[in-house]
Amino acid sequence: MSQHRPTGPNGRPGGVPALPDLPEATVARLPEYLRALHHIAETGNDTISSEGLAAAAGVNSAKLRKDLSHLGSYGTRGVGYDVALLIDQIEFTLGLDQRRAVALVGVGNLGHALAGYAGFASRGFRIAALFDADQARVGEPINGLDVRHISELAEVAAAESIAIGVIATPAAAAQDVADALVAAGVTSILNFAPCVLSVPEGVDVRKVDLAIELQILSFHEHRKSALTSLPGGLAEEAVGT
Amino acid sequence: MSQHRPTGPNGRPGGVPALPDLPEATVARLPEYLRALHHIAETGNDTISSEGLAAAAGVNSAKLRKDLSHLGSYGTRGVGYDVALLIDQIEFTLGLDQRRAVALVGVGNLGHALAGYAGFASRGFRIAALFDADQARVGEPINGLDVRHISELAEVAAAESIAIGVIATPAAAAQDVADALVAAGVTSILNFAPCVLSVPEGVDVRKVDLAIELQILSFHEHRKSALTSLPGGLAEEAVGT
DNA sequence: AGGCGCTTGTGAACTCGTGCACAAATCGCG
DNA sequence: CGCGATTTGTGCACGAGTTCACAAGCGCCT
Ligand SMILES: NC(=O)c1ccc[n+]([C@@H]2O[C@H](COP(=O)([O-])OP(=O)(O)OC[C@H]3O[C@@H](n4cnc5c(N)ncnc54)[C@H](O)[C@@H]3O)[C@@H](O)[C@H]2O)c1
Ligand SMILES: NC(=O)c1ccc[n+]([C@@H]2O[C@H](COP(=O)([O-])OP(=O)(O)OC[C@H]3O[C@@H](n4cnc5c(N)ncnc54)[C@H](O)[C@@H]3O)[C@@H](O)[C@H]2O)c1
Repeated sequence: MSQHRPTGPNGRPGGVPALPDLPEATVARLPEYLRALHHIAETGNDTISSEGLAAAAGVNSAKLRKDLSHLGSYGTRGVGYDVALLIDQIEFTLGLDQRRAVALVGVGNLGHALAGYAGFASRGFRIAALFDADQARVGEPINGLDVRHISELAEVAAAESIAIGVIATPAAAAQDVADALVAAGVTSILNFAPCVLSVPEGVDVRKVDLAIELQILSFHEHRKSALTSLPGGLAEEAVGT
Repeated sequence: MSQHRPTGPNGRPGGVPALPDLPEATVARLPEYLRALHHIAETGNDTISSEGLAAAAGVNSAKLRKDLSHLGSYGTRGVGYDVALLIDQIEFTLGLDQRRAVALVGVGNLGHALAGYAGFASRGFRIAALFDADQARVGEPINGLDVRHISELAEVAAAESIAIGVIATPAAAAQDVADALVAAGVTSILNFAPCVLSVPEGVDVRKVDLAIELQILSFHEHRKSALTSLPGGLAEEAVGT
């Protein structure tokens, strides 16, 4: 699946991987398209129109077409997109043609839930190791993996070619953990701790902060309840993410 | 700017809630500023410059000043911002002056972690009720709250004035749960299930999808590893969130 | 073979967000 | 009391992202 472009009318030339330099906003939506496409594939459809896929992914169809056009021309006018082909293309673009190994650091409340999460495996990732600083947790088996001590991180990361790390420790420990991850060769970090991480250039960080999401919702609640006292009962749908 | 309230130097004008119609991007950053400010307040500082706060929140100082200017003029030139005052202003803007009640639906793997999460309470929210469809879970006490059956949702939501709902059920159940939440008067939903929700106008939905975050990181990994084969070893810091 | 309806791919206008750069404001000090 | 050091607030230009609208392309039906 990774590599089926024989230099067709739009296929990329010879051995060049062709990095189309996608807009960041497009990259952020590709996973949504991918999820929708898998869902559509399961229902037996083998082609889908931009309108249909856009609806399934919850976006505007023009935006979807423009996004997909950045990957190349994989649709057929008058027909739509070939579902299987498009899945392959998006997976290739996202680098999901190889199953990526992930290290999870901090096996507490949240870490346990993440470690047991099936959606990891089904969407292209493999939890390759669990780490914690608490000796009481080291050795505990979770979902077929034993928790290891954080001091083993560098060794294990190298052995398992881990390039992605997930931080689920308290905020106070997060920067230290990030430093350790970077030192171990990790170049992408997903941070659940509510704090800002500083990392060297070349390392990507994304964060997930539950409280921020709730506070954004709170803002809109605040706004809505203020609006109800005014005449024009305006309202908007789905807040941007 | 939109609305320079004439009353007091900082106090809000009499009665009028003053909705300055903040840019969505600004709203999304206010919680980060708030977190940084609380952190700064704990260290004993009572004023902070835009430069300092920007660094603590991980943003550009010009952006921070522009964001804050939308709330009104709460800084002092030559000095900086009064930390306590700014905290109050941001909390007011986000509607955190009242502690908002949240319903959590789906007390499984992830739901348990969320229910036990202290960051909820410390950042302006109160988990008012836990719901599940599984009778085996109903009655289970978690963190001082008993899990209730989903059929009680409407009743409890009304009694506790719940306007925000969190969905932590499997994706297959998420739309049904969303419908039930909306029917119970909830107007803001935070969705952890990997699926698109359709809700009536006036209801806000935000989603958190772990796999999407990882896939975005994967894309950048893919890109980075492709770049290493080329001469110009470009790299970028912190991927946008 | 040719025309017709459908759908993609994209140019162009527009909106939104960012960041520079600087004037205006404030404080502290001599 | 005025001056210089400092920091805010913002006008402006630029870039990113979104949406419209439509020509180009494709398959099907006659
Ligand atoms: N629980 C949630 O639902 C939730 C939701 C959103 C965000 N978070 C955030 O996720 C993080 C974890 O939350 P939690 O509820 O799981 O906390 P927790 O205290 O239950 O777990 C933290 C774990 O990290 C380990 N740890 C501490 N320091 C470490 C270090 N230096 N190296 C390795 N491991 C270390 C601890 O031993 C513990 O097992 C926190 O930052 C929290 O704010 C949690
Ligand atoms: N576990 C994770 O770390 C994680 C991470 C990201 C996303 N998610 C997503 O969060 C959701 C929950 O994950 P989980 O691991 O906790 O799953 P889970 O199966 O452990 O828990 C789901 C819970 O929802 C309950 N439920 C099912 N249908 C319901 C209904 N109609 N009304 C009320 N409750 C209902 C079930 O009884 C169960 O207790 C899933 O959509 C998953 O994809 C989980």
